[in-house]
Amino acid sequence: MNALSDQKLGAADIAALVRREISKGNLQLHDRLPSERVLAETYGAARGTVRKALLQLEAEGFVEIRAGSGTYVVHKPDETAASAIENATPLELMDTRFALEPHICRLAVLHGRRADFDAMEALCLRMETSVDDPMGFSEADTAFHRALVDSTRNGLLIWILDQIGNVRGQDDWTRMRHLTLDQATISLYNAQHRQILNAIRTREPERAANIMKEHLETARLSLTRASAT
Amino acid sequence: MNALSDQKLGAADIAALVRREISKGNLQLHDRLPSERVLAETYGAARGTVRKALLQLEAEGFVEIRAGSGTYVVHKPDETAASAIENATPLELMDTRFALEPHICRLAVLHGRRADFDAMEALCLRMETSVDDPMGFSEADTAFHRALVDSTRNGLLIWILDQIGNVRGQDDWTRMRHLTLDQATISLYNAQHRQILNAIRTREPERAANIMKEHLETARLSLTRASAT
DNA sequence: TGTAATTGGTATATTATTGGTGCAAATCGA
DNA sequence: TCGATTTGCACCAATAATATACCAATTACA
Repeated sequence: MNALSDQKLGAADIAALVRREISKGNLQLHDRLPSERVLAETYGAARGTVRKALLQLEAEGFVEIRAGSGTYVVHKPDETAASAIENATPLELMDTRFALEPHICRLAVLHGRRADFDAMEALCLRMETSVDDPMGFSEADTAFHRALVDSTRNGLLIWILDQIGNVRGQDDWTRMRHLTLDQATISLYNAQHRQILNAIRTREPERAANIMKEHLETARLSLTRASAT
Repeated sequence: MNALSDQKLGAADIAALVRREISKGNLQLHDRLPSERVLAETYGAARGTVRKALLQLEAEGFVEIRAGSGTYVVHKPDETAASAIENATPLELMDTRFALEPHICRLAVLHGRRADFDAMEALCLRMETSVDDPMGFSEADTAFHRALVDSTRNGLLIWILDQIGNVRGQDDWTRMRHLTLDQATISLYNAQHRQILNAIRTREPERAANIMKEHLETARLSLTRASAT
């Protein structure tokens, strides 16, 4: 994979590899890593080299070396993940929603049940009675999109949407949206939500997906308008 | 799981396994785990070793050991962790890729640069010289899709694909794929990769997205075929 | 109720494994 | 060439793991 693929690995390289395994989560807290002798063989290095790497990692606080016992992980998996997701641009977020939500509509058609659609219906009603309450509308709007994902019964997608729903920047973005949400825009959103729900109910995956694209396009426009002011 | 997969299990390893069963929810609150003697046999270790593991878990507050009665779970399943991502079904994973990757092609057209495409080209070559090396092909294949996301310059999307690339169960899935990768399938994949790359180079977003859909459909077929055997 | 079976608790002697250390030869880069 | 690093090896001490045996608490069942 790297340029180092079959090169001889130095102590620093091995330390980096192990460090990455820990950050990535392949080696978790309390795990015992293979013995120095085994590591030496798997990395194609001498035991002394592996030892040097482990000592460095111990100094960095990634592992704890216990004589006669083994070397253990003392480090939580990296949380740069959180930073990656927290630093997401509103535009990156929009692009990601553009990727996910139309297809989620298709999956909702496939896997959604009556109860799911009824729940979404209720949220539509709540949104339609909130044309003059941007705050309340936005809450229901978030819940609607959440209910939509839930109806796919796809735990992975639900998790992903949940994650990007927690983007810190989105707070600002949502706040920004609130400022620009006039009654006309809300009404347009409501119509789109209705159309999406209806298309899902009548089992028209492509139509639902297309309306969702329109919907997102509308949202993107109001976003760029807002950031232009 | 670890590099220790088939090695003899130590106390720390057994503790880790049980701890994960609890976090994952397979062992729920108030459940009684098998007797020390049974655990010893199932893990292929001596009873003393299992005992040590259980004592450690008790110290950590995961279980409660009651003399003459048994060992009981005293811990809520971990909700914060990426348990959702670890339990993802191969089919859930496919659906998620169906959602993401076609649109990623479109974004690659918008944001990709020459260097990105050249890197993907190199990976295509590597794949085309690996028609009789399923292992090598799969590595290059993974790298290709990774390079594709990278070219979108969208940190959020890169992060998401990175996450679902680390799905534990995908190890099994990948292994399963390797078994079914005959030369004909690999050649088909290669042709599709080429077409995708060309469509991106010539700035045809929809065409790239459509070929990617075909590509994923092909992959889904070979997956369902594999799981049917 | 009372007995038998099961479970954890403990002790011990033995063996295997692990990290700790030092050192001389080989290798690599400047 | 010089210096640093890596290597390969031998040996030590600490710890873990095994295999057994027996005890005590609890449970299951007749």
